[in-house]
Amino acid sequence: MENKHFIRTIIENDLKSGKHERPITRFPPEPNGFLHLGHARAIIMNHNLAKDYRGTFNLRFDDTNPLTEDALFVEGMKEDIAWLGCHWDNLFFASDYFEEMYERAMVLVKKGKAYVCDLSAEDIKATRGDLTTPGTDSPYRDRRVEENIRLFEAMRAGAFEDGACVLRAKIDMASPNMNMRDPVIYRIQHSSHHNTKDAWCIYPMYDFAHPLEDAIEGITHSLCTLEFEDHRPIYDWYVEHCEMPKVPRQIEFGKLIIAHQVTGKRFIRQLVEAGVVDGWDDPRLITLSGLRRRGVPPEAIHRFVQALGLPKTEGETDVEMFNEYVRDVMHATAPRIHAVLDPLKVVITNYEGDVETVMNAPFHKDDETFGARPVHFGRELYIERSDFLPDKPDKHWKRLSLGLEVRLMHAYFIRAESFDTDDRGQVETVYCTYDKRTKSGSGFKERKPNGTIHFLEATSAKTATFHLFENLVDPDKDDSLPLEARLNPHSKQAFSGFVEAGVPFEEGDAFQFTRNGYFAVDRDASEDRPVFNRVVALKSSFKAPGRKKRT
RNA sequence: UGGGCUAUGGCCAAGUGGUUAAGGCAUCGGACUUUGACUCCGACAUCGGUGGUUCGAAUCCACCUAGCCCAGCCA
Repeated sequence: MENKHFIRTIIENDLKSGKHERPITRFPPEPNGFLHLGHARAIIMNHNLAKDYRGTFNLRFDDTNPLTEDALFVEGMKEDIAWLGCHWDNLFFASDYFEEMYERAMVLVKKGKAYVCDLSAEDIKATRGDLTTPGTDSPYRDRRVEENIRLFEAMRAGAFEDGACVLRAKIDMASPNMNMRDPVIYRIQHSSHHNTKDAWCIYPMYDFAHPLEDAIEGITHSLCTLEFEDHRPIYDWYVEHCEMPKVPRQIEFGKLIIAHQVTGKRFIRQLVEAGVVDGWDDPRLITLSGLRRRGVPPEAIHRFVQALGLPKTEGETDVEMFNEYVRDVMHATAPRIHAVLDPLKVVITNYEGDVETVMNAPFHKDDETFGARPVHFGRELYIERSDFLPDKPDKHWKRLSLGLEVRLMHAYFIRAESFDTDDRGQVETVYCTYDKRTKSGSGFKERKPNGTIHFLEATSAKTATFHLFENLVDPDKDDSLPLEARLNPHSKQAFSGFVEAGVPFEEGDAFQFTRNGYFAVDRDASEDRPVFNRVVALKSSFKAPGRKKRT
């Protein structure tokens, strides 16, 4: 169950005191990029808070800057949020409120709380002061109200060039909070907006627009991240002085940061352009679309986010914690089948006759509703190359070696007798004998095998491609190095191997390939050659021979 | 050096004056095992520091230290 975080407490108190009957929350992304796992916290929390207290959850695109926004991003974000299962009660755009925002700004102008300032951007910066020294008043600060009205109307009407002037709030140039030093309300920007096209040439700034958007929608609890904490005074100032009938409350929480992951837009764009990743939905990225393509179940994201709660601290969470929730969900939902990623041929020298069906093996040992599928056995098999070593390296080795017997899962015990190598000395074929009496399900107990490995009968196996992923960024490299110097060259590995035939593979279908991990069918798969992405590996306490560390 | 915020084990995170200081991840033992998986047992912190208030403090006060955010006509 989710931690009862401080925001729940606030909402419950507001409900109890009668301040609000129902909470109204919103997720307000700017449509200028992609959503990633970090955003999932905000999406899910806003969504669940509304749902749990029978309130309303709005999806609102905060599209107040036509220079960086695009309708394409709107569609992408809607798709990602819907995939997460966070269904919004209302879909809004900040740009739908442009007229009301303008009128509210005019209220400020008429009250003498805002003025048109002709200072250049550089001069505004120069007169703002800095962290320790107060700013100085603009020479335009005391313009008459009538003149401000006329000028602001002219701004809207397109009388001025970009940057010629701005509308500013008249607050306090000496405030220790930089946000209160006569912040800009409207800037002139002659450019086409994805939604309002050319209707406007002035656009409101975030600090002014956001509280009004919240107030207009009647948002009760406006959640945002910590860096907006010192914007709260300006948020409240605009709600009050613009005379908004409804008063939303801004509450800040900590961002969800996953250690050693790439989320920066510019950097991802570079990686895409350089061909390092396949796109914003590359399975190595923790963008929501990347996670979806990799095959991560949305349920895992929900559980992860809820386990973390909504703290006011900002830490870096280890991806392993996320991976554990992915395994958790897939453990329960993924059918088990066999796949050999890196095949090594095995010949059963004492096997005579045709391929046989050994048994019907369950798709899920703990849940018979998954059903079963036939397992084939024959003279030629494939096992995982890493499951054979000529000489048993140490007492922990639970796989195949010369003279040792292992169980082939759902089939027989086999004993390795000899092997061939190719001209490079690499093992080519392992010759084994099998013992008919050890058939799976027979209850044979006379000998204990040296472990259990998975396999595929050669003639019935289906060829397939497997993608294995590691962190895009090498976590062991010094964090002070630039990201490009920390890229992991092995972040994606492709294997050509085999998978059980007879199971249909459709895009997105997820499986556990026994002993190899959880995999999902990639969209690039074709009828005769499926492509699988490894969603997450199985946990393993296997210690590679000669090593102390687990791998 | 101005303002805002944060500080609980390797990583997250509960805890709001009296608890053996939850839980998850990771790690280390061990049991079980037709997945070295799962499951199951067990190990693993005195709460940034110092001083105070109190019968009693991670929880209250003071001071200190460390980290994060703020000087876009971005959001």
